[in-house]
Amino acid sequence: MLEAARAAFAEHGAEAQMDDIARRAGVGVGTVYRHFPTKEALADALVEERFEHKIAYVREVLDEPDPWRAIELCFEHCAITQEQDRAWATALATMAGGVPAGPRAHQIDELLTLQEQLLERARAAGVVRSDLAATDMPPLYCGLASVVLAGVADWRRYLDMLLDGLRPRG
Amino acid sequence: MLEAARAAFAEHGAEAQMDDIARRAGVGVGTVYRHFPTKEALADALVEERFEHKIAYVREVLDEPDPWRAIELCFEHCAITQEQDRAWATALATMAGGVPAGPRAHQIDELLTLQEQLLERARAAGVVRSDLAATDMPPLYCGLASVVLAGVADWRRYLDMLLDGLRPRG
DNA sequence: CACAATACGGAAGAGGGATTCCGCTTGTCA
DNA sequence: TGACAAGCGGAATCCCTCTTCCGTATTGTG
Repeated sequence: MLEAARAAFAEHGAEAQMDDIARRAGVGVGTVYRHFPTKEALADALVEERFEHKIAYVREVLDEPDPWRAIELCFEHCAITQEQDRAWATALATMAGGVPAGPRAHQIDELLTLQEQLLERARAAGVVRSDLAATDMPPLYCGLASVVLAGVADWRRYLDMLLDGLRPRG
Repeated sequence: MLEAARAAFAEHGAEAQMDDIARRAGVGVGTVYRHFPTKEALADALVEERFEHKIAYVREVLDEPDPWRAIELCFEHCAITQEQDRAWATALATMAGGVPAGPRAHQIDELLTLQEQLLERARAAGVVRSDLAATDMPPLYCGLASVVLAGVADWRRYLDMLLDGLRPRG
């Protein structure tokens, strides 16, 4: 059933319909509601899952020896996952305002901490502008998310320019 | 009445409600429908208006002697107008995929042509990377739009990095 | 095997908002 | 002044999707 929900939300974002999810899962809507009190709770569980994966990925990327490459990988990975999941992309496109609601707050904090580590390495190596902070990241992910959502097939081109803007000044 | 619709769509984006628009205009919903067949048509008329303004603005900016400053102004102006109008921001955040629907297509073409002129000057002056094309612009506007929509108060910081990415390589 | 207890399906209910429709008002002309 | 037309307001209607609820099916137990 989670599988069905993932597929539906990935395809339609928040517009995914409970009936559709139930159908895909081969169960009745009532059954869906026995596991999740509301549609929002279901969607939220999936976003939480995505965040967890993202956190795990960033942790992994900390092992990448090249600090610049690590940052590149983070953004690329993000775009790829966004491309596969509209709900996830929407979540990222939306929550850049710095108002981390309830349960997501903890994950966002964790993500920011990890990003800070990534940036610290990069700043030390002089491969990014020295004033780049972890708090600069959410808007960047947000912009990328909406580009992907808008269906720009060549988002790598966009990402390329975006990343260029993170390089040291001069 | 257009005034009321502008205010409602600016504040709530596409979620603006017809009843609310009518109330703001001090008329009944029926009256709104006598001027516009559907809510969508009304929203569309306002977006068209915004595009018209944008086109006029870019024309104006072509007179700016500093080619780089001209580009900066374009983006800034865009962010400011997006900040004041959610529906407009959403429209821009959405239509970067290069599928310019019906009537908007003409305006988008015009905008792209103007952007190309802006870029031509800038490339000639060597103030932007030489491979920068007009078609690179929509995604940039799209990203900016979603950052503004997400409520990032300090979008200038984001814009600053974005613009940095347009500078010549090296 | 009979009886609970639990899980299920999906039709009905509820809520919200766009759109329609009709009686009323205002303005015009003979 | 009276008949008619055009414009209006806003209650009623329609539609869509989430959520609830209940009769039925399944599983577990003595």
